[in-house]
Amino acid sequence: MGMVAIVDRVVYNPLMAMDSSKTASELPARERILLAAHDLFYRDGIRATGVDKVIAESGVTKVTFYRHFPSKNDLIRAFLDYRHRLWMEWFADAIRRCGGRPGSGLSPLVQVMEEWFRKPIYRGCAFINSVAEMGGALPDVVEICHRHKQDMAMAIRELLADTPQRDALAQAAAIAIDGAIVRAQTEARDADVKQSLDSLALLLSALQATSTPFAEAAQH
Amino acid sequence: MGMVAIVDRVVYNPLMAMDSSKTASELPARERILLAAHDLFYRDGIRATGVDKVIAESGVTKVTFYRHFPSKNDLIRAFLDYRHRLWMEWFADAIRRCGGRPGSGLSPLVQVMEEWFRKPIYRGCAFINSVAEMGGALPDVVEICHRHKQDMAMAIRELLADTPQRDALAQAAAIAIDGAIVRAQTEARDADVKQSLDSLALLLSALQATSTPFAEAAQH
DNA sequence: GGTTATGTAGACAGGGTTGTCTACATGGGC
DNA sequence: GCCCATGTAGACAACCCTGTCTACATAACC
Repeated sequence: MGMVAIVDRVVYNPLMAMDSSKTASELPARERILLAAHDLFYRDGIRATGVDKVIAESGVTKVTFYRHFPSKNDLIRAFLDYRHRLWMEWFADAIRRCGGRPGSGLSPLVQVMEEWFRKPIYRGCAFINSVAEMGGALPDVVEICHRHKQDMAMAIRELLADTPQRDALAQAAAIAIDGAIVRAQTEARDADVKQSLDSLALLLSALQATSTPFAEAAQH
Repeated sequence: MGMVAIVDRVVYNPLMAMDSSKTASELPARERILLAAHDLFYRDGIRATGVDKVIAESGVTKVTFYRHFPSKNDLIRAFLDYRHRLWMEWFADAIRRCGGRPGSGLSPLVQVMEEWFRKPIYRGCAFINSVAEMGGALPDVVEICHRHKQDMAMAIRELLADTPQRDALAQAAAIAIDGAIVRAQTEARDADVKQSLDSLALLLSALQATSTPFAEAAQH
């Protein structure tokens, strides 16, 4: 009977184009909280977002919220786990869509990153941002971020041929990507974003050229 | 007559080894505030640090503080300007000490970064961190960070020969460095830090190899 | 000698934060 | 038939935050 002043919302991986769409209000409370927390934490930052705002946005009550997440820190950890699943899913899919295959090389990654950087709500890497905000106060965040970056490097590794430098190349490519991610965050959108992408393209092709200095020439 | 419970402190560029040493309490109030804000903002983050803490640490009173910085946002901007001067000064000096000269190439940068990463109070790049924390709420921060990164790229450019790709290489090197900076921040210190540095070395040498693919071979 | 910049001590307002508490409703599993 | 997990509504305590305020001290400069 009470007024429902909550903006309803279609549920999908906000990084993907669209998929399993359900209305937010028919999801179990825990999912709704996580969904709202994800949007707010990613957009405004973790410290800037009070639990009250998450509660209002998810349309649950305080008791319900605190039954699922006894403290805000628990919510932060759950948010990062959720984000990790979402992002890795999107990343693997985007790589495939951009022509990435086992052994296909690093070049598809530029297009993958471009897709992300141009999203309207791009605010950089949630994990890097969380470490910057909470690293000192909540060391778990640093460790979660570390694992996330390792998983990202593993996904990149798949694109590389099985040479002795495979792991080193994957790590280096991952670091180049992190650089482009933070750089794209300070660029005043769309026109400028091209610059980080050009630099990333240069770095990735240079990286690959060193690993196959003669193979390339031999192809002619 | 009142008790002075403030820990006194020697004043120097916290990024440099040591230099003009003055005792903090004999500096004018504005400097003391800026000094305290720098330490606290960099260590704990901007949002985590209240003005009360800055006031207590700098040993001034509230009125004095607010006469110099009418709002916390003013202090944040001043902190970033201060940090920029400090960091650029250290960077130029470290490059020189590591053998960087006009046209000497990018390789000294690895050692420069190692020096920074291994400092006991390393907490990543103050500008990247500030954007992550405040980018949404205080757009000035994004712009200040952008300028800082441009200045960093200009300093790197000095190391490169005057070829057509000079600017592109400097930008790409700057992005590789940013990647290493954020990566070093999530590594559990000292042992792990080596990994970001190895990746950075790989990226920078690959970058330079593409610009001089035949010159290297011709040296033999 | 008078004005102005700079300093000090600490109370206070107004708002936002996290987290607790009481009291009640509903529906599925044992 | 009963229990318990899950849900709802909203008051409340305790704390921290930014920013303002009164009232006074000191030293430089014109």
